[in-house]
Amino acid sequence: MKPEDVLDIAMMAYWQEGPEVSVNAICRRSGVSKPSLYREFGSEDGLITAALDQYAGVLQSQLRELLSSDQRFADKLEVLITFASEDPRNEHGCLFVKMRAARLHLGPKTQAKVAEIEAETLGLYERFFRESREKGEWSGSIRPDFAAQYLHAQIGLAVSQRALGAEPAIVKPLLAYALSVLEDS
Amino acid sequence: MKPEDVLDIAMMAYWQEGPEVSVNAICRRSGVSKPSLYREFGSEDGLITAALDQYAGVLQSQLRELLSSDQRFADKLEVLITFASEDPRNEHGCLFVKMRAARLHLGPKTQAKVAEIEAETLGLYERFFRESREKGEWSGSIRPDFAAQYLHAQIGLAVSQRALGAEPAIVKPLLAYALSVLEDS
DNA sequence: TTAAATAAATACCGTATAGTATATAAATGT
DNA sequence: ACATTTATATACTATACGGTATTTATTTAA
Repeated sequence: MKPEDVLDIAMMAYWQEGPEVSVNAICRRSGVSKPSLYREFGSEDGLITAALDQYAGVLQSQLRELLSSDQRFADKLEVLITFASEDPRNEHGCLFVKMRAARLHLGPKTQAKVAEIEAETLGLYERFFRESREKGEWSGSIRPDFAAQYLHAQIGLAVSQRALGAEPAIVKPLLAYALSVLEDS
Repeated sequence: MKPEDVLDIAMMAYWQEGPEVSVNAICRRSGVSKPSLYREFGSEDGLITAALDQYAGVLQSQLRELLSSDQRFADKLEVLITFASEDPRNEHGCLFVKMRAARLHLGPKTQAKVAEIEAETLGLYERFFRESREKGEWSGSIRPDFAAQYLHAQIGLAVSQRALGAEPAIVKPLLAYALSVLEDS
């Protein structure tokens, strides 16, 4: 197995089973020796950080693409709702949300990466609300930064519920109900 | 140190630091020997279950008391919002929420206890909404069981945010905003 | 006061962890 | 073809885990 596959295997393992998956297990599954892994990532903290970075990179680019598309405000919200509650890739939750929840037990690099991703994501959401208001597509009376925090929290809640085994048919109406306050106000 | 203190020490440790606190650490802190602890609780699973049961017992009785009081619907909601977002006891989150999030890594007794607490709590909330509607204090158009799930999820979200270090001044308006859909509809 | 029963504490088991030093194989330069 | 360097893999630390067998101390009974 190739060294470039190690990151993918580690990411999937952390994603589906949480960050308590051991380095030994990742070496075993990827067929890469422990010294090779440590030569490439330096430490468990480095490996987890790299896995989280790769995960967030894909997700953030998709989010950026959606939010900057020419769809209308309500349609973008609908896409987000469907993604969080129905996308099969979120069947076992979100790697970022899991890392954030366990961050006190993780290394300093991982903690810094979590904070970085959090700030970037909130920035994307805030700009989304600001621009939607300027375009007249969103008439909400709350501040864009508050709306961003709210949206971020509710999406995180939805993927957490899926990680706990809740069905999309349960999660989706709950998330839609929570986000309904954003539209009519 | 007395054996009856072990449960309290274990409960506080799990509450503040999560269920990955080791049996060894709890023995060390409580001054109780490992064989004594195993004679009383049988296993780590038994100890965690007992700690969770004690925690939930206190919380559920308080919740029952509040929901069956003679306060009005909106006032009860306000008490719940303040409790989840401002009570110093929730400064490091909620033991039940932490156990539920980590339940895949916990023993069978603990998993069963988590499911039991979840069902009981949802039942309390559902009755709260049903009776409030009958009394004419709640005019929401959604079903009581859906409202119960929503309220339960939002309160869990709020205490999770506090466990992540969010300030009450941030958590409270977010929770109030989320629960505002319950009132005016 | 001595003997039997009961409790608790020390010391241990097998296993797994993160991380590394040493030995082995492969590839490169000459 | 041989010598030197580079990368890999095996084998090993030291530590901590959940759980228990054996020994020690304490209490009860006679």
